[in-house]
Amino acid sequence: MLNKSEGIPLYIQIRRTLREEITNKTLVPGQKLPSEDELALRFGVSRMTLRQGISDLIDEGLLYRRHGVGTFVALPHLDRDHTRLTSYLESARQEGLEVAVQVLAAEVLPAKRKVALELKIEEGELVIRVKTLRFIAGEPVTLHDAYIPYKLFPQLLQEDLKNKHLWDIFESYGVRVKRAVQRLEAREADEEIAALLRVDEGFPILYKERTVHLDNGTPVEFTYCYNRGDRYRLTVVLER
Amino acid sequence: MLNKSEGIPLYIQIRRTLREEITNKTLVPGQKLPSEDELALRFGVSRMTLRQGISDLIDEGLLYRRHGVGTFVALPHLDRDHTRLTSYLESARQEGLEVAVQVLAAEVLPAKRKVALELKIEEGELVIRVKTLRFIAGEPVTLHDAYIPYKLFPQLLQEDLKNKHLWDIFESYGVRVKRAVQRLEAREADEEIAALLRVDEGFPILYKERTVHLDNGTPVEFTYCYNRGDRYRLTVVLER
DNA sequence: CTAATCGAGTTGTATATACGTGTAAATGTA
DNA sequence: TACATTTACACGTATATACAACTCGATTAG
Repeated sequence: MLNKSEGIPLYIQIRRTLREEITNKTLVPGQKLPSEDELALRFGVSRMTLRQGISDLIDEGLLYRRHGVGTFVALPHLDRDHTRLTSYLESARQEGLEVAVQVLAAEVLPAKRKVALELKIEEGELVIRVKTLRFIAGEPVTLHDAYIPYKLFPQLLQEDLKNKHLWDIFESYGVRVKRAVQRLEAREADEEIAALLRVDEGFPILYKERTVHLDNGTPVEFTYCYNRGDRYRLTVVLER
Repeated sequence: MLNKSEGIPLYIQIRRTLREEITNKTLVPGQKLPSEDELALRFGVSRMTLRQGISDLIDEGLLYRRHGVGTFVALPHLDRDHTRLTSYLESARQEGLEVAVQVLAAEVLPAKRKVALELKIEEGELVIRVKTLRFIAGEPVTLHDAYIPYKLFPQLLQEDLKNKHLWDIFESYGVRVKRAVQRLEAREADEEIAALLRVDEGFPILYKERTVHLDNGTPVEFTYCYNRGDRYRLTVVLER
């Protein structure tokens, strides 16, 4: 089974083997693995080496150990993707609430300084701006003001911005968002935001700036988000 | 230095020692640690045990290794993953800001419904409450109101709550926080919060509820956090 | 019948040892 | 000098072993 000569560390081969058995359901969720001693014997390695291979899968969330009991295949639980971030809007849709998007602006214009800085382009270079107001159950909850480098998606404004999420559109062009940095603050609603979200000026707003990057690190979207403090709650799960 | 008898695993003591030396600048960013052999000798443990302690800090992003060269203290802003669990004060301290903590309350009391629910204990069961006001550069920035099940840490109130972070205290009892769920909202400051944070009533507050879990999923801390909207910014990095 | 104890099995921690592999500086050579 | 080689040292991988701590079912004492 394992290839001692090929230069690939044994614990990596073990990791790969076990991961395959999990993904192809040879090992099913909840199932108890053979004991470490037995697995070590089977793979023909020491127990320490076996544990090293297993530890990686535990870090990945594919397995979990119970002291004195055994090692098990993890349930396909949501904890798998640690850095998951769910917005009130997403969950609202999943809970069947009526979600609507109103496009306030869809235009091409020169980038201002801050936008250019975040998108790592030159000031004045063309960007696409997509400004949307998002409703839940008929009430405005969130204002998005998104900027995308024009050169990346010159056809973007032809898309159905009302019904499709920007990231899905990006994917239809073959690029995949990989990383998002979000900065969160509490602010007061200014006159424009207050009017759009139908609250009074000074109303608490969960303000968010978001920069989205591709695999290669290229910034692809920078967005200002203004969320009604009482209708929008952000949940973040952090893992150590 | 290390305490072999006290029941706390050696690699955890090593981890804690090194982490402290990093946070209190005994070890500075970029600095090369002594070799594993030397550190093992110094701690009086085997190299494998030492490596186990170091590996955790590497996973946390506090250290990095260079094969054939050495182990180094990570540079603080070189893309430290903010999806990792690090306390806000820790980061502020690492950026050289003056940080202070004022303990407003430290008491044992019966859990209210919401707290009990979050900590998965019975309503009325004893909890420890630690209410602290945190200052950065002399200004109050954050109010924490933390609740910990009394049965988990009956000696907690004997600890130095002013200077030690709760999570470090937890670790000194041999348990390690693993996961935190944070819920964020924007709110207005009420009278008490406004007075403590020295702002006007109605001032925007980044309100955060946080539940912290151990490896095994046991809730260990539930905290209400009130952060000055203009002085506290939360950065979240998401990876796909 | 109940509760305490025991024991087998499993993971957790720790040691001592050996050799592989990568890095960088010292050394040797043309 | 310029380049290749050697060498020391560091981390990387792997083994064999031992005992601790935990879980749970079986056994035993009351």
